[in-house]
Amino acid sequence: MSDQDKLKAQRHSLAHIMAYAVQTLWPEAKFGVGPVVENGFYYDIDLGETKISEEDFKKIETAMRQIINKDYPFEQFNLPVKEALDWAKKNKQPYKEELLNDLMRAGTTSAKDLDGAELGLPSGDSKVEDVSFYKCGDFTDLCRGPHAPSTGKTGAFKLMRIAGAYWRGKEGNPQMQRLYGVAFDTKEQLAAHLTMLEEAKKRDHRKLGVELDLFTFSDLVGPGLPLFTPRGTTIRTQLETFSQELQQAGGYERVWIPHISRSELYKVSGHYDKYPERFMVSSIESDDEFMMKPMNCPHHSQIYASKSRSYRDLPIRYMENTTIYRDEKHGELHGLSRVRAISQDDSHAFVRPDQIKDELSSIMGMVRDMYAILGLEWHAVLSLRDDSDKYLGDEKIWKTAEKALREVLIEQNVEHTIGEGDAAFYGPKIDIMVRDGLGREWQCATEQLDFVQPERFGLEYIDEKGNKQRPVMVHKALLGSVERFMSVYIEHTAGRFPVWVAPEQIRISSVNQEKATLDFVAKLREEAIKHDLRVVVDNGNESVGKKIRDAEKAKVPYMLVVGEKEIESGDVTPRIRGDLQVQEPQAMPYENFFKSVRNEAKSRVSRSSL
RNA sequence: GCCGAAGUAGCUCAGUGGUAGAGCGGCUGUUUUGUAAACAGCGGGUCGCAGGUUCAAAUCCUGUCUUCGGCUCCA
Repeated sequence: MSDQDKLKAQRHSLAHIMAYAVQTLWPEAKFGVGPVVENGFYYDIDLGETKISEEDFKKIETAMRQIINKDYPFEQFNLPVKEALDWAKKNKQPYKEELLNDLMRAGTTSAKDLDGAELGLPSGDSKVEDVSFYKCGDFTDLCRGPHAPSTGKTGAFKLMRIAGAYWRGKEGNPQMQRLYGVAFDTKEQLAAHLTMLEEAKKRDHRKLGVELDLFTFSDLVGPGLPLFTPRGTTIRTQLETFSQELQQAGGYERVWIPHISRSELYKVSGHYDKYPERFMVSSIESDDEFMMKPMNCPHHSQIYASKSRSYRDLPIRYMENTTIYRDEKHGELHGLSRVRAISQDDSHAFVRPDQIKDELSSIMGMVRDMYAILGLEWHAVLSLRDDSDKYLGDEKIWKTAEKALREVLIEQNVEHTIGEGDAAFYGPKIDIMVRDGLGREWQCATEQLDFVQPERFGLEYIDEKGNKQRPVMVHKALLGSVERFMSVYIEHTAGRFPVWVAPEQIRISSVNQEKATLDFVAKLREEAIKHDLRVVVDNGNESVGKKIRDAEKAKVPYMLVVGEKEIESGDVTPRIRGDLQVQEPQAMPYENFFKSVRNEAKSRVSRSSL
């Protein structure tokens, strides 16, 4: 058994032990499922009116330790399904009963597979006759296993939190209480994991957003509507400009569209009924119904449609940094990761079918350039169609497009996974997944083909024979959502932005407040601004130690401490932020220093060359 | 939206029925500082909001808004 399998068995066993403990404390508990998850396990429990709170954790953990100390063996046995059902009924476990019924009917308990089963896909021979049980002490549970040999061999654990979860994830179902725990083979590993969580908390973008003065929320403005301060806006602008430059090099042209439209636009595009989270805008003056745009493609399509296009004009590529608005469910909002005003570096290219491959290839090149410079880890997910009939558009074009997407990934040697059946109804796509500070994956960049909107909007071009043809639309975003990207990027860098992104690149701090010092500081500031650098002066009446501490806390890349020494020599000795420092800082003429920082910013390097 | 928790000064938090507090930040003054916190003083809060209970509410109750941890969905 591999270490990984062993750990999984331990975690799964702990889920049973936790359920056992809960059963001891609340004998009326009805159990749902108790699987292994990343770093630990959970169990869904229905206690009716009784609410478990975090104060109960100690009690539950104590009960679990007692079970662990008894070192009960995990004994596996099989029962015919019918007898298992009797067991579930006798023990008043309706959820287990439901699972058993599913097993008998479809051979699986996975809700996802069951949807298929209802459609008549997998069934028949997968039905089971015997089901597996595990018993430890007085606790017996329907379970496929595997388990640790005994309750004493389950490693180190800690209960983490309690949360509501719907039975089988369906909103209409009863809500159960989900008890989460983390577990590792050794105490040391558990401690390391808990330390990692503490570290991750420190770089939480919401916390850093306040500490570094990047963005804020206002109850009056509304939830999910971030307001960016000057510093935060600098970061946004740098990222958006970077994206824009990459796209301009790829032949994209900037356009501009309003943020509302007649609802009719989205009725034609087909999005109207598919977007219950749309924001409506009423108007007294007009009978038309208006809405905030929940996406940009319909607007962009109307720029394309504004005149007749020749096959020679294609590809036509529009790009825009713009904001869309979605009334996301209240409980879903999360810092900058999930907001209601979503800014995107969105673009739409209108191409001939024979240009699909080249366009996709060029986009993948931009993605690679961008994420290499940003220093983020990523991989691609290719979403293709399956055999079902939910897809719209010509099957031949689908095949060509899917082949092109695959080839681009292989030719450019991009690490990727494939999701058969994950394609949108309008076309296949590649999503770029980026990992954040907590190891969570976020979708950032995306390139998607769309065969449906050109159809719905009647987009055309005239081919070389004078016939009307339908272009294909390629949706693309490099950063994806700027807000979400910033949340990932802030956590990735822990607020230590590279010089080209840093809101404040240089801080100049005076040693004293004598006129000569202040004059020299002013001169340096002017010089820095001439070099296109973002500079902040600190002439405050504070000790040098305090000023350094302040600059460090603000995570400023370079700091100049200016006093008599600097005035006399005309040289500066930069104090370099730890992560940028490759060698001891050296005194140099200030012009050289500013030139060097400017070059570092211009070339968008993430490491200092000083 | 649902389940659970929380909301006190710009930030971090103390205060559990009887006159709203601390540290940091801010402002003013003293000091004129050399590589991670000089000293002193002064400001600053309808205790998220609205009702209710009470002689009296930050504290108890109800509603509501926002935030946090999850569920579900998603850029």
